[in-house]
Formats: sequence, structure tokens, C-alpha cells
Amino acid sequence: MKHAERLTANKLKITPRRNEIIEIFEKQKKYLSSEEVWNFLKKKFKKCGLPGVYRNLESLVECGILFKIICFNDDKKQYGLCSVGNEKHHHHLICIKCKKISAFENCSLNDKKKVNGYLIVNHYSQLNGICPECQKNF
Amino acid sequence: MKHAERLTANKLKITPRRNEIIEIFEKQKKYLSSEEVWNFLKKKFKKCGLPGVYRNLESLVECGILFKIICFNDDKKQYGLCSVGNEKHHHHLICIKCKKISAFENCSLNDKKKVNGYLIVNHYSQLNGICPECQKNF
DNA sequence: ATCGTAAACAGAAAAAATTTTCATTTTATA
DNA sequence: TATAAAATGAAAATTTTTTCTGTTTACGAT
Repeated sequence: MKHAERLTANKLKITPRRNEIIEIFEKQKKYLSSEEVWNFLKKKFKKCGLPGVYRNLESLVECGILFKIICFNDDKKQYGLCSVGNEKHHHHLICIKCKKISAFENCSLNDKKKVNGYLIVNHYSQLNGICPECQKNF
Repeated sequence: MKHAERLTANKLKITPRRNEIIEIFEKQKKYLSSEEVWNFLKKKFKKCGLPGVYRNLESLVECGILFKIICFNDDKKQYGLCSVGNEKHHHHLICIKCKKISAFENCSLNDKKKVNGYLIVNHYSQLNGICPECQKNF
């Protein structure tokens, strides 16, 4: 599913800001903070408020184009491009050195199952590691 | 390992605030936002600032007494009491209705050393569901 | 047990990050 | 085009973190 389809399927409009945000993530190939996205965006759009950036990042997460990094130490929220989309169940693997993102599809957890008597609705996972390139360089 | 030991092992001091925060979580038996903790805490301590609450919640997470809820929708940060401690590898299962917390120890990701060529450093997981009691009531 | 000290803790105020509100503009579609 | 829904920036509000300064805790030496 293409990005534009994904937007319209979620009643989100295709705007220059959104196209540019997606392009930024495609070029950078790593996860970015809201402020980093804003800095890139300001190069293209003079008038460009931070609230709009936050709103767009959230919208893009809602429709599955971006995802939020599970991040407990950083003071800013971090977002990444979801290359798999939400067709397949998967999680993300991130490099703690260079912030590169990789998909991880071998997840053994099934929603709709029961665990400890709980009816599972959904689950989150994230693997943090060091990518092959960074293993060489450090 | 007792809470007091856990604090001193991490060079954290045992203070009335911290004892009370731990007690609040033990009594409430569910996850709480920083502001909810503050509201409970103010009943015991007249002078009690919100920054101190945030600092203590973070400290208690660092030493493994509390943990942070992976929470993408709520506007406030949420914390829960970690009943297992960090002796055993485990994750948490939370009830999306009543906020109750349960531990989940059958994690298959634990033994993974390399995934997609990445050297795995750590990982986060959280299961969201509906607990047995809430299944009856809704 | 009591005192002295250094490290850790705490509140207040300020700063930073994020979200909401509101009025205006842009987009998609008829 | 005309219209309704969605998106936007600016300003304000809210949440979270940091800084600064005074206080408390842990612990060793009396």
C-alpha cells in the first residue's frame, strides 16, 4: 500500500507538509525526533510551526506510515518510518548507535490469545541493538 | 530483594517521599500517572512539589521498583509497581480497563543474541489486554 | 549513642517539550 | 466552482525537566 493510499484510507489529506515529512524519513533512513523533523521541514517551508509537526507525526503514526520509538531515556519523542506498513504483524529493531531501523517479523506473541487469564488486545515490542555497520566501526 | 535494599544498592537514599510513593502503588494495585501519584502524595506531605515526584518516579524506575508503562495514547506518563523486580527477565501485562498489572515471564526474545545481523542489547515488550475481572464486568 | 560530613534529595522558579484552542486556509469531492 | 472536512500557525495551556539553593540522609569518627 502506497503512502498516499494509506493517508486517504484514513481520511487524512495529502498535503505538502506530509509529503515532505515522509520524504525526510525516506532520505534520512533513521529515526528522528520531532525537533529534527521540524528543522528539516523549515528548510522547505518558511512558515512552519512546531505544533503542526507534532500533529502530522501523530497522524502519520495513526495511519501506519510512521511509528513511535519506545524510548525511555531520551527527552524528546522519536519517530521512524515503518517500511513494512501494517499489512504484516511486525516489530522494529533499532540501532542504538546510528538510529537505523530494521523490521522484525518473527514475533511469537499472538493477540486475541489469553495470557494469565487476560484477553490480549495488542502488544508492543522493540529490539535495541547494534547494526552490522556499527559493529565494524566501534 | 526488598525495596529498601534495592534503593541502597543503587545509591539511592530511603526517604519518606519514596516510602510513601511505593506504598501508594502497593495500595492502588494499578498503574498511575505522575499527577495521580502527586495527588496521593500531597495528602501526606503539605510541601510537595511535582518536580520531586517526577524525579522520584524516575529514580524508582532506575532501581527496578517501578517501571514505565509503554503508552502511546495517554497524554501523561504512567508508572507501575514491578512485583517481580529485576531478578528474572519478564515483561508486563496491563489491563486496559482497570489498569491492573500482571507479570509475563515467557518471553521468547530474551535468548536472541543476533537478529537481522544486529547485536541485540535489550528489548521492551508490553501486553495490553482485559483482565479476568473486567471480562466479567463488561 | 551522638556528631560531622559528603552525597543525595527537595521545593521554587524557570526552561523546555508537547498539546490544545481558535481563526483562517487548503484539500478533496460533488 | 462550491462545499464540507481537514489542516494550519499563532497563542495559550499543559506536561515534564532543569537549575539553583537549602535540607535531609547515610555513615564514619568520635
